[in-house]
Amino acid sequence: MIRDDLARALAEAVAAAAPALGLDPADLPAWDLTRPRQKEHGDWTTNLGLALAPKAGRTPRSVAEAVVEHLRAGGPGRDLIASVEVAGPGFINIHLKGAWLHDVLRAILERGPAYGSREESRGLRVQVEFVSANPTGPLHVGTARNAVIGDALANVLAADGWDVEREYYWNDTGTQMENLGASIEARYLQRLGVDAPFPESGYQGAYVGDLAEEIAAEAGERWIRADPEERRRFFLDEGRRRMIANVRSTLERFGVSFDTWFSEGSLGPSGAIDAAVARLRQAGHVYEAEGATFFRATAFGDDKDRVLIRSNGEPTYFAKDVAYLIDKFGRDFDRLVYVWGADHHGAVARLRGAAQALGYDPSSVDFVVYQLVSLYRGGEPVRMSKRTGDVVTLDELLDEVGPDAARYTLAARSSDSPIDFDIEVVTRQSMDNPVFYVQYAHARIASVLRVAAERRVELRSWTPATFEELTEEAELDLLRKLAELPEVVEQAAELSAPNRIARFAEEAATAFHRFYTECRVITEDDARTQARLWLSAGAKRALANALGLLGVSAPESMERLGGDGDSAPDAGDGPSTPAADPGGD
RNA sequence: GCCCCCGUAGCUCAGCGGAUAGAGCGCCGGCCUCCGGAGCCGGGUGCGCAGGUUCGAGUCCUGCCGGGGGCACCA
Repeated sequence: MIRDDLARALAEAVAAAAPALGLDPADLPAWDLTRPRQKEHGDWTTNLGLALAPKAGRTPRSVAEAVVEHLRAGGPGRDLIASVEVAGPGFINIHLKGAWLHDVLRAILERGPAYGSREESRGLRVQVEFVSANPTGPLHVGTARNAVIGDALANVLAADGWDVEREYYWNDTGTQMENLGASIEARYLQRLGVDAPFPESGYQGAYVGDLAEEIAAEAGERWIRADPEERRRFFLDEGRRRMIANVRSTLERFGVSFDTWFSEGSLGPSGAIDAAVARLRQAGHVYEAEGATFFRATAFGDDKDRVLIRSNGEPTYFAKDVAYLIDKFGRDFDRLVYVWGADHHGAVARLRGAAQALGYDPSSVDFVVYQLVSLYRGGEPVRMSKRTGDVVTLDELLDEVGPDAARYTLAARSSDSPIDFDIEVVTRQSMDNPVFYVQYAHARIASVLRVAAERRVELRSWTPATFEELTEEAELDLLRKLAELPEVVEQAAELSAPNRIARFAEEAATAFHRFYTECRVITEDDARTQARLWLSAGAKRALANALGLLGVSAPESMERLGGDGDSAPDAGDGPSTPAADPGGD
């Protein structure tokens, strides 16, 4: 990448200038090489003059001048530089030769679906565990945000060279599952005319009745007079089995897949929980009090010590978490990522503490904590009550808004920002909803390429000389924007912030629209037509790659909106071309 | 009370310590003989308040105010 070449050239110039500046080349303050906000400040800018000045005991500008002199003297990597100047308080602004932008297009076309990704693997494994909703009910919007963040982050990490594994953890044992089983059992009996009491804290949702209905249809009345213990067991197992299937089918529909489905039930029988407690005890961080077993979490920055084994002998959820953590580390990951809703953030400190107590490197465990989602419809809050089962399920949401709009809306915002998800707004195909703006840009490009083909404008294979036609400001601005994708991916991975990809996609779409408005693609000028067609193809590729990272489709065409643009034709049946399909172009 | 997140334009939000803080929506005015007008161009002194660190703070630290979430031998 060009940035690396520049950084190297600058580092060499700094090293060369160091003696004269009275600096030790082996002990220099850190400096940055970034893209300036203002185009006039060049293609790249560095603050090294400002950064090194205090240590050199000279003014930032004079330090910058000294380094620039060595930079101008030449050396490897300098052939890209058109001009260098010291500006403002001491920045070094670097203007590159126009050719570098042509190289960007070349890189996009050569790398295709891989453009934006690192060329070399890091050789490191990361596990992203996400969703992990209890199989006691259907997925809802909150878990949808988790699914989108986790999935997009996994994509981004993969693009950043990590070997990624996606995992879903089923909380498929314990009182909540028994509760679900008992709830279905009661509904089953009631459905068949038996006067059965509904559990005190049972699940009221309609899906419980639906499951009971299904089971009744298949098994008939034979469980009415069955042995109570056997019947309890049956409904527990059936409930678990069917809810897991339900959740998996919703995720599939949402375009989210996992490499590993990890059952909590597999921890207990293997003795992993006892082993986990024993390991913490061995490390000296466990004590008994009031009949329970505690982890000294306060020794690791938590508010209070945490119970591992309750006084009734049952392990807590936390104990299982620790056992699961040990299991994960046992699988040789270099890094673990947890995607948790803000309602769980309180559990971060204890789990990180446990990791530390067990001797693991706590910095290899990342928690992506996202703020919660509130549902609205036309500005009115949609009431959600777990108790009454009055929730909007993810399936229902997908029926209304479709996966693309839902995914984009949930992925585009910073995880630190709460989301008011207004079904009406997200369904509307307008700029309230940028997903259509970006998809439209992609479809528009596809259309141009189609028109070119229809008019028998042959798109010939390019050579570097093809791109020399690209000299208009709008063309170069588009290329400048497209050039950012690799850096954006890198940042998104580093900061666990996949929303940056959405931001890029919108900016790239804008840059294309501007280019399209100002530059006619298909003209009588053959050389120019070739260059602009290839530029369009490159923009299409970059947009598709960005959308693909978000798990949003990049349509070849979209339904035209009629007349006044107010009619919003069925969003659910929108574009369905899978963006991630690497086959294209 | 303690912990976490947030407070940026009328609204929704983006901005990993850098120069003149951006985008969409809404509002006003322009732009189609021609490749998709779901588009483009123009119109803008807004970083909650007060201190501090720094050559430089929307960004880091402290306090305050306001909003959301969490503080179980629940999952």
